[in-house]
Amino acid sequence: MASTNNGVQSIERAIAILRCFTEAKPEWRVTELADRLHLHKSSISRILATLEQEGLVKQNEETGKFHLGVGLVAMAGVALGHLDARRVSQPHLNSLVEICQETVNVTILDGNECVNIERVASPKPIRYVGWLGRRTPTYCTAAGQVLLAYRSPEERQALLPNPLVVYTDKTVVDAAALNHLFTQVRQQGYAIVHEAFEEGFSAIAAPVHDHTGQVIAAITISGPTFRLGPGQIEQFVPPLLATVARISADMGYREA
Amino acid sequence: MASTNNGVQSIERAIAILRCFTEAKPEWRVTELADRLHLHKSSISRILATLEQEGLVKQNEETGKFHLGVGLVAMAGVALGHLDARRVSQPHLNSLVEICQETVNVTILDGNECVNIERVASPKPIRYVGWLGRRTPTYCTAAGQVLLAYRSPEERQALLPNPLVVYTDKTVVDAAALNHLFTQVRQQGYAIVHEAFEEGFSAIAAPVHDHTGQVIAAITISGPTFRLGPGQIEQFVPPLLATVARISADMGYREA
DNA sequence: GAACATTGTTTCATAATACGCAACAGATTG
DNA sequence: CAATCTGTTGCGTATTATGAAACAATGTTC
Repeated sequence: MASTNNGVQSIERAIAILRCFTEAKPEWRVTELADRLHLHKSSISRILATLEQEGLVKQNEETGKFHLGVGLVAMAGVALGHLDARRVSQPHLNSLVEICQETVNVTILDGNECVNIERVASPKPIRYVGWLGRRTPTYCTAAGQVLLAYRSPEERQALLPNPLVVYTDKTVVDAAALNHLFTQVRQQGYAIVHEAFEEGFSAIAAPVHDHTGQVIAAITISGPTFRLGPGQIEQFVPPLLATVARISADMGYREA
Repeated sequence: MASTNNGVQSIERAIAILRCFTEAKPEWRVTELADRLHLHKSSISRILATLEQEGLVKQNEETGKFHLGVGLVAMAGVALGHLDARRVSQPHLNSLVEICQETVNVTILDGNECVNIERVASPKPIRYVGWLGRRTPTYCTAAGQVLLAYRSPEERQALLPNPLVVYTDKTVVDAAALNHLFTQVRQQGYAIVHEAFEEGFSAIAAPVHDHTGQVIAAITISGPTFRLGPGQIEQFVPPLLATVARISADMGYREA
């Protein structure tokens, strides 16, 4: 675990531990983390003890496994409160959910990934995938395509992972095809993606602009493909575009 | 900054820094944090640089001030996903909001404070106070009173801060009066609080029980006192009690 | 505009802290 | 029951994080 930066190593190690906890693997043993991070288990144990004392992780006494703790939620709440895109979008989201009866998200770029910073859930029963805080790739999600489409080609290239991962048989990884998609997004003002990241899920997203004209967030309507497949999801274009226009105006955007 | 525990000191310092960022003061300067935490500013600067490199804080380049970063949101999303009370409650919350047209929260105890772990927003315009991740005291909030009421007197005593802070002229801090309130909560099965924590805000809360019978969360309907004052908020008792009964049943609770 | 104050960052020497090792106690497995 | 696995703890010491000082940039005051 060589640190190529001049950060405080033990803090970096703590954060690396926290980062191991994911949706896919929310619980870890000391020894698993030690293997994964190539650190001695006594170091892991000590770091976890510190994190637990501060409420950032919690140990299941029966199993000995650790999971992330509620202390993180309180901090994240403050972080979320600082996001203009979230604050300005919120008053508009309920009416969009009323209209479309599907889940709506606000998504921003963090590094080269998308992060969901708000979610208003569909009233309909469905397995939920757009949870708050979830990180997703850019090129194969509707929100991500919107967030990339309005960037310069150089910026876009820098933001795309290399190699591009194929998630489903609908994932587009061909550079020319992707560029065509981005052009289409800019022309239409929205992106539609069917099952390119997760099978059985579809989404439509449109951009929120701030007062400088930059695209700072995407508003997404998403749900199961059996409800939002081709020919069905298009009905949401008008209310989605109207919503992002209102949010963008509230952000101080003036269309040229 | 003497650590009375045997944690990793530099990690503790990083967390202490993160904890300074609150709703009341979401931005800090290096020198402010140094003063607040009695650490040298060069230590603060270095720790913040490490946290920034990992996305947990972000510096405003124009002002030089730091605020919490989106990296925390992603971690908190995983933490939230691990909370049974949140997961089990979610399918029930939209219909409760439909009925009451006010904001609904799921709240749990963390240490001796309440933390909101879910929120479905009211469709009505109002200044929002029950944000996700927000920490609030127990004794003067509806959720907190519910979460305390079903504890043993010893546990309750240990969970109450000393001294009890007075937030408004409606805050009850007299021990006998508080105990009377807790008894009332247990008899009624819900708590109603008008302006005891924040002027102009009222809330009603009821308990969610798990399969062992323990109260593990409170479901709260809250809003402005002008809409939910005495004589008005009582209309929400039946739907609230029905909702917590359903959630508790889903948690495996069987009423004695 | 000059002088001063404030800010956040960087360098450096060194002391303190975090480290890995080893031991331990308890739980699990075959 | 023995072997293995687990997470924790004590220990010596080398590595790391520290505080002081210097610095450059910005802001404030007269």
